[in-house]
Amino acid sequence: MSRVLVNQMFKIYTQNMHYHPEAIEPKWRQKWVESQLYRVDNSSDKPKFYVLDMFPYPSGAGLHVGHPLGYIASDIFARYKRLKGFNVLHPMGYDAFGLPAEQYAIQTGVHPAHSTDENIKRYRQQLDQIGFSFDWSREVKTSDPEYYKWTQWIFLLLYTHYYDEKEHKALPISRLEQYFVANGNQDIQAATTQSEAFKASEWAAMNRAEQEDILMNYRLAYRKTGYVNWCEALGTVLANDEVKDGLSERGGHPVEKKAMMQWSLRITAYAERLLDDLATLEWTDALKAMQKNWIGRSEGAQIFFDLENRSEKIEIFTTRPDTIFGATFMVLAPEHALVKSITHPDFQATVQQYLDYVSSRSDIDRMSENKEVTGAFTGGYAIHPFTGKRIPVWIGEYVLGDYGTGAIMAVPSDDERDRLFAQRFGLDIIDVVDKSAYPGASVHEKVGSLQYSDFLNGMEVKEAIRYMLGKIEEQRIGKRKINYKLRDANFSRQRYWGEPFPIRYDQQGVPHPIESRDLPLTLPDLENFQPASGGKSPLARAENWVHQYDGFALETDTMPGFAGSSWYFLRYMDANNPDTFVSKEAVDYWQDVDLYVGGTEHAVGHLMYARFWHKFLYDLGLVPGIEPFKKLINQGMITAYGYYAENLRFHKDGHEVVLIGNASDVQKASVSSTEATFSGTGSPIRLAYVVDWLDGQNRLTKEKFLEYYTSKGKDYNVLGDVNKYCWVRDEQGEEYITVHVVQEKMSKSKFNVQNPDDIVDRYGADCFRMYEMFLGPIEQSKPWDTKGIDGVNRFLRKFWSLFYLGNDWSVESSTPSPEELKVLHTTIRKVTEDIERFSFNTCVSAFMMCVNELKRLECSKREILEPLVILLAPFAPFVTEELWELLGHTESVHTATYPKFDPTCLESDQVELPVCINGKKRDVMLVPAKASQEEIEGLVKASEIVKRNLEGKVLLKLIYVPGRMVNLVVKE
RNA sequence: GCCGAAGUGGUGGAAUUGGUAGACACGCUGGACUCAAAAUCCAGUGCUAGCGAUAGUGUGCGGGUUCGAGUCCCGCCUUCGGUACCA
Repeated sequence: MSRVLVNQMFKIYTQNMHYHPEAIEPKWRQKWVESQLYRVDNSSDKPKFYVLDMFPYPSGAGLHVGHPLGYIASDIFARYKRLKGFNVLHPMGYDAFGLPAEQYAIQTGVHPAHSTDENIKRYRQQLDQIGFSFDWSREVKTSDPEYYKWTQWIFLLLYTHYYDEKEHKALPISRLEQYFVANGNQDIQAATTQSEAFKASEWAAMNRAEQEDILMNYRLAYRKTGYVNWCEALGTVLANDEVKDGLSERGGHPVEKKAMMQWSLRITAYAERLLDDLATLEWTDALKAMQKNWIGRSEGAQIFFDLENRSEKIEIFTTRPDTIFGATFMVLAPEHALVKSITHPDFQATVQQYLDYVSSRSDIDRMSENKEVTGAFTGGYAIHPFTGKRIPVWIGEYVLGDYGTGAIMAVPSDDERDRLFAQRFGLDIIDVVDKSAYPGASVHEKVGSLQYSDFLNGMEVKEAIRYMLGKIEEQRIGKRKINYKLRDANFSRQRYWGEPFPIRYDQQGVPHPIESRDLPLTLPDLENFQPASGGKSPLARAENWVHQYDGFALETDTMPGFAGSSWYFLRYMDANNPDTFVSKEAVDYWQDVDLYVGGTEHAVGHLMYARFWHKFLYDLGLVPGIEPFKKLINQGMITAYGYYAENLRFHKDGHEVVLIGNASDVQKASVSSTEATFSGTGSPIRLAYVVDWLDGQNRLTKEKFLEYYTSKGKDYNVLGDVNKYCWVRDEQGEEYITVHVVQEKMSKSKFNVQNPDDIVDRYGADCFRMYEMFLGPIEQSKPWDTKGIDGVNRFLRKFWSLFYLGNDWSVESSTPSPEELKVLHTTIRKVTEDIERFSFNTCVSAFMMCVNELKRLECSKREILEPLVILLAPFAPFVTEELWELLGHTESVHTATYPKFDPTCLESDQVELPVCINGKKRDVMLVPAKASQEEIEGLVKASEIVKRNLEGKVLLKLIYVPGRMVNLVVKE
């Protein structure tokens, strides 16, 4: 008989006596599907609870061990809440539109819809393995026309509304039109990009196209020509939060500023509410701070400066109106509208030269260089509103076109950048703030007293600001203003795989919404996904599609990734409703997300946009609450160890190239073509899983390297021809390279992706779930390591063995002892408290302690084990379900009632009391629990150890903290 | 630079409100079982000195408050995350 067969038979024979996840788990996986155990109703007598995970983008690499970390935590919480008697909504879906699928389509010709569906299938399999309690009947997929129909519908709502700053809410654009007819745009308080004023008569005189142009400047979804982040490699523009350090977040390609006509969302209209309502949320301070910074509110004044010999004015924004007497020049952003008109003919050439220089620079140039001060004089002058002096107007790169008004009054004494500019170009500096009373105060701190400032002299900065704000308004040269760093969100992508805009243009190029009864406007089938000419989306090539409406052309750009994810949490409430995006009954019942779990990488992007859309929908009366996500937990990233060769030399084409430096230097090293080149793409010199071959100093010797290479290196094909390496030699003649160990993101390109499948195959889903939780606090980032998994596996087997003594079912029904009850109720309390504060790692510890204790007590009593099975069910849903059935139950353990904590079980006659002398623990005494302070003092003083420690010393004081400890204060 | 989080044994981490530092687990050491190995079980394990009871020392560094500090305060250092000419 073969060995395998013997093992098989042994397994079958011992089926129940030993813990066999590979038998239990598939069985329950199937049964749960059959019984629709996790299906949720939209009506119930129970209180509601909504637990949501950030839905994944289904990438080709499959789910890695980092994804489920948050899903497991939220699943435990959802299951816990269900046991506690809540009706829990816990859905899952896919953020299915996105660049990678389209890039893949360009390379391979596989349609994104097809590859996305394949990836989703794989994700679903992996998710099912782990035993999540998702209600899959509510699955959403953002690329499904039945879903994006409603994304388009919400877009049209944004298009047909403007933001009224008097009523602080979005209102129909038709109301604005009525206002224009009656009053023009005089005194309208609305969020707008319209700068020119017009009267009712002027409005009446405009043709429809001109009126549409103006209305566009008020719509919440609007078109404008602006400087956008253009990414040549991806052939599309990107939103600010999709750009990191001048490179695209996806793919790391360079990004440049380019003027383009684009759709935008007027998120800035909601800046104040997005900021203020943060206070109502249970988010971490770190996350709130990120959002606050991104919104970037600053209070100050808008001031108009007259120009010499011209009718226009320069509008500036400043937070320091008190320093206005120190304003010795002005600086405009290079793209400022007035640059052309203000430039004096004599300076035309130098200004143009400077503009050319600026446009030649990419974002990355601007950021990476050590801030060289550049600028040019326009030859124009402004008039100082208080002194009447002429002050020169410059242009300079350091003034940003899209912040504030794109122009500043420069106060070189109190602004670091203005001072550098003044020094570089020899401009006047008047030191208007005397900071001598505040030694150590930095330039930008708002302290000191004013000098050389006429009527402000002697005032403290704070007082002077207040005074000046009044003065500016009184003299009608400007007014108080609040400015936000937040920019309107670029909403156009020149890509195929996204939601088409439900917009068609007439022959004059005026946009018209597509009737909502015609939605969804679906994507055409394409075979070639390359961008069309002129930086256009591949959709532009689908002629029939573009011209499907007579006399109109469809918009060919598509919406960005954050469109679909800005409202998906609402769709889950009523996922299959064909008539509306979410029914009123559903949203009134589920309200908002009670617990949202996801990564910090979405701290500003997704979370900001989703809050914005939600507030907009609230204004329209479509959702009941002002915020979508009440409580938010950020799970940490699970990283992988990366190993990089630190000072590796290698030969190429007869040359020896020596690379010395840290790992990132080596990564970036590009060797000039005359000497040698890296084969391939210049990727980092990675050594996959080399850790077992390193010596204590992170050195890899040649001998070990060859051993490593033979066994592993070829699998990963990252090293190239091993004969091309040569080695650093130490004094003993040993050849080696130094390996730099880093923690890094898991990604397909780094060969470091760890899939959960292998772990689940080997140890079972319960073990995988508990191990991921056991790794540490949920918010913390940590490298993946399977070192400790045996501990969890042992725990599960030990737990199982409480039910089986040897080969026999050992559960018996005798009455538990007080000690056994104490173990149980200690665990109930600890686990319940810890789940409530999302400390799942300590829950696992508590279960381990509990089982260790019960094992020691040889306890197999039903009254102890039954509640314990329920308590463990959220963590290990499979094994608990099996044991629950073995205990004789016919209903699922996941519909059981959570065990009740009984504090009387923890009471005992004797308590341990630590005795400290001068804060150091010297003894632990067993004392009666109800002893008075006097009795305790007597007992403590009678202790041999205390007596010995008190010899020759004076007892000054005895501190007794009831139930905690005793401290004796003693002196020589 | 600014904002935020964190620094605890060989390792992951625990200590919830200022009250026994190192729970729980991994690893390691020794032992039991075994022809042997795996698995399992038992004991030990911060560091230093000591056969030992025990003593000293110990939560990134330097100070402080307190009967008592990983926890609070002041000043630094390091790591990670965010942000970067935001007027």
